[in-house]
Amino acid sequence: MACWLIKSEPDVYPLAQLEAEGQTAWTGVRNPTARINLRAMQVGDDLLYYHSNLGKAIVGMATVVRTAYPDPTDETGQWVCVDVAYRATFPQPITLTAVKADHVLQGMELVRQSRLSVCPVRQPELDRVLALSAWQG
DNA sequence: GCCAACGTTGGC
DNA sequence: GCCAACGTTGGC
Repeated sequence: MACWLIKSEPDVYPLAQLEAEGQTAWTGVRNPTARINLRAMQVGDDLLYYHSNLGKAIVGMATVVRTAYPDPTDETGQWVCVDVAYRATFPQPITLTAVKADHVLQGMELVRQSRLSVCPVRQPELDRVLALSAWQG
């Protein structure tokens, strides 16, 4: 099973809102590389939920519940979205500072390509995030 | 507010 | 098809 990291600005769509709604269509991705990643997602894949800008931390987890389909917010027909469901909020969010300071996490795509809003996460990175998150899931 | 990274656009 | 100019994202 694969793992991905998805970004959201906390003042636009925070994890708490996904928790309240249960699941949502992950629309609005308009980057070719991110689209490749969306298309590669399988139902049940893990998603790390990252708050950009105001948050700058990995704050929880979600999961893929529907694979890529045409993004209803896109009129050109060239972009896709997936459906994601809430899974958890970490007791201990992992800040970007902590990510960069950690010898395992500093190699994450999140750091390497900071503008990419949907990026892959390697298994050791997921393991490390979960260890640091204090989440007993 | 600034700047680096990177994607897109348009002239040639 | 190249590349300069410009726009956007996101960290600082």
